[in-house]
Amino acid sequence: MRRAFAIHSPRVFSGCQLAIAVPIMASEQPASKDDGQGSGRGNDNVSTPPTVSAATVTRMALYLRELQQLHRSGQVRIQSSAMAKRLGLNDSQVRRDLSCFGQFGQRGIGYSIPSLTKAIQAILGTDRSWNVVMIGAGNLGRALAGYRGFNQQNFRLAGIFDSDPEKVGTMLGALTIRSLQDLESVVEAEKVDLAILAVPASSAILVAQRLEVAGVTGILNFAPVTVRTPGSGLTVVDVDLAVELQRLAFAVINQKNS
Amino acid sequence: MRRAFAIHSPRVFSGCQLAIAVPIMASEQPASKDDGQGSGRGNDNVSTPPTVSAATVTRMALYLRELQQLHRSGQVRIQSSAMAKRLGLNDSQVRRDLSCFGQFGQRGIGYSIPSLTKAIQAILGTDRSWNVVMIGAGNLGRALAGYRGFNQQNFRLAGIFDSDPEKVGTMLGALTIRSLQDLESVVEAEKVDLAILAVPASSAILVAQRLEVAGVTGILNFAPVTVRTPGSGLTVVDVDLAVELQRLAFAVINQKNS
DNA sequence: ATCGGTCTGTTTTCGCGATCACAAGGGCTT
DNA sequence: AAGCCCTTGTGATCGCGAAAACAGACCGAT
Repeated sequence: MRRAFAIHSPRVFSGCQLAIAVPIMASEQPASKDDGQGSGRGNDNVSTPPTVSAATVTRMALYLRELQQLHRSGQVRIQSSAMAKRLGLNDSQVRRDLSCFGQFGQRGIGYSIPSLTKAIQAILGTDRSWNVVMIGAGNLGRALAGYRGFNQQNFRLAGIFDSDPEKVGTMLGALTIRSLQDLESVVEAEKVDLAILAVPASSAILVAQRLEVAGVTGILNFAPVTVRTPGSGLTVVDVDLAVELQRLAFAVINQKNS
Repeated sequence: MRRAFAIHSPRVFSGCQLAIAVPIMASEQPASKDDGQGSGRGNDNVSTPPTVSAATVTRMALYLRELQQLHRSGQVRIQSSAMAKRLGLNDSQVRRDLSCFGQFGQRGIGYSIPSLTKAIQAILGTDRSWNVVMIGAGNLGRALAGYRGFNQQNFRLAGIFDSDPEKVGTMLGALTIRSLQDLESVVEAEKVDLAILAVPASSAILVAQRLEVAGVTGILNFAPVTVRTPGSGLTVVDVDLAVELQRLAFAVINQKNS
């Protein structure tokens, strides 16, 4: 049977298979009426229910990326419409996303690039440094370890691990590859927050469990398996390169050549 | 000004940014009986609007991944509920996703793993081989070129390019790195469909334009810039590793430890 | 052969994300 | 100072994706 499909969601963004398992707390603001930013508008009393979708978070990161690029090119202000155009979005969505977190713009003017940059960094948590370990020093692990973008966004690589005795002890960039046995001790000593999992699928789940027990709170998972365990506090973001290519192939096949 | 956030959308698999709005067709089920059992319901003639969301496509790729793993472990059947559990989804969503493309299951039984695998491959287009070129032979490009998963899913690497004369002519896996100047000729000669863009942000847009002109229809973009041009038929899927880490950081900060 | 159990396919309902539209605020010009 | 223009922030609306609920098909047991 032949069937016709239609993809909608014209420009949804992003990322991929995130799996935040969390509705999250709004455990805050019990007493004080919301931070307030002045008293301009009064209606904050009704406990504005500020929820943030995963899609919004992804877009925030993209806004940050664009802002940094604009900053390098010397610009100091930008409007929601211009930002929207850069990313192929609706301008009102840009404003809406930002307004989830506060009021950063100036009416009639736009947004100050430096201050909005700082604000988004604070929202995403990249205003402080994160300690990250890399597990797996194969092709992908080595590539990621050499990736400049991580350091630029305040992610500090605190250790690289591999189970292959051949690799252990060799240098990779400024770091020595360590044995997987040392994982727990390093995580504790270096106060590691996040891990990048670049090991084969067969060992990914086991390593993830060890990471969680060791105290890591977030994993960026490149292994093509489901690593997330339902009841845990562990947060996982998945990136599967084969999945991305398949998405691309589907999109190409079903593309509209208007 | 601090504020409390709440993430909802518990497990969104966020989509991507393809911007297609397209009717399509998939062939399947040879000359089957009626589609629409007579006129009982009638209104199927009114062009049932079967739309497929980008999120569904991503999940299809994940279903395929799980199916292949199950197949390797010797299993031959699976139910929607078991699949859902594996991926942390709702079982009804699994059935709904699949039903967008046809009827693959057997009531009371479940889905045959081999036949569903074939069906999803056909849907995603990976039942045939895709010719892919890699642009950029830096850390990331080399890692990706060595990634087994691509070949396993019927993506064939037809060429690797770099602009650095030092690299041109050296081997990478089974391929010789070629000059970017040869891009157009190779794309044509090898009938290349897709490109993986692993070049610095500064040259990404230019290369993307060349790729489009050369006839490539899809780009998997790792450069941290927006490469998609609005009016073109080019399809782009973006993967930005820094963005993924930022999403992770945000999720960790706003995580609910129930 | 019938009945009950099971699991798919589909309809219905619900809730949220995206868009629209407009009110509010600030600067610039005259 | 007043009016105009520009852009943000947000209430309102729409549409779609996800979950729930149900109907239909297939198997096995008795």
